Amino acid sequence: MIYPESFYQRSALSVARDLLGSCLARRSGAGPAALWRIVETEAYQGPLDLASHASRGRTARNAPMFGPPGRLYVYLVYGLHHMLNIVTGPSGWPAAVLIRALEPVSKTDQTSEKFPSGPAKLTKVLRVDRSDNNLPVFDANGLMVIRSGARRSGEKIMRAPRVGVDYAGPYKDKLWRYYLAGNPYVSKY
DNA sequence: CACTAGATTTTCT
DNA sequence: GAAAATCTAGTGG
Repeated sequence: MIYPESFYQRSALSVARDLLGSCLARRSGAGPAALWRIVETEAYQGPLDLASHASRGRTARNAPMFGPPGRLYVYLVYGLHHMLNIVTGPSGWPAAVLIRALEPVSKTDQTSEKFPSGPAKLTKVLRVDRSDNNLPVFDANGLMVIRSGARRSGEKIMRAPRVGVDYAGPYKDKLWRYYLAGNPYVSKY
């Protein structure tokens, strides 16, 4: 089952937590969609969150965060890495969830060198770039989030400060990073 | 093992 | 001009 648009019309914190254990499906051309489990996320919430691009107002780059929920926000950091986010909350409220790490589910993807344990690595593996910007994740094409591969028994959700946002003042210590305890694909920090 | 430099676009100063 | 929601390869213990 694909999460409906309303799933994303909630706070980024709730969505970030609930996405853990869900699956990301990438359909490209013919053949079955490739599957990955989401094991690590971060929430970026509202105009006051100094770690969020939206804290400095709307720009051409961050415009998708101000739009309707359930769309992709893909941008480039450090001049070369694409970041994959899903917009959350109502239109006009800038918030998004950054997908930070995935666990391969499809057999073909487990065997290769593909270890999507980091936000830049996973966009490279999934071949996500800015042509995916603004695309919905609740349609049965392109990129989808599916409520399968739910959490296994004993898998606990952990919270931690977000990565790479030391400049964000009081917001740098918010526990808005979520991950599955002990999962080997969670990025190393 | 720990640490550092470099890649290089978007955005704001 | 500088710094950024990062990663890799390289150096040196």
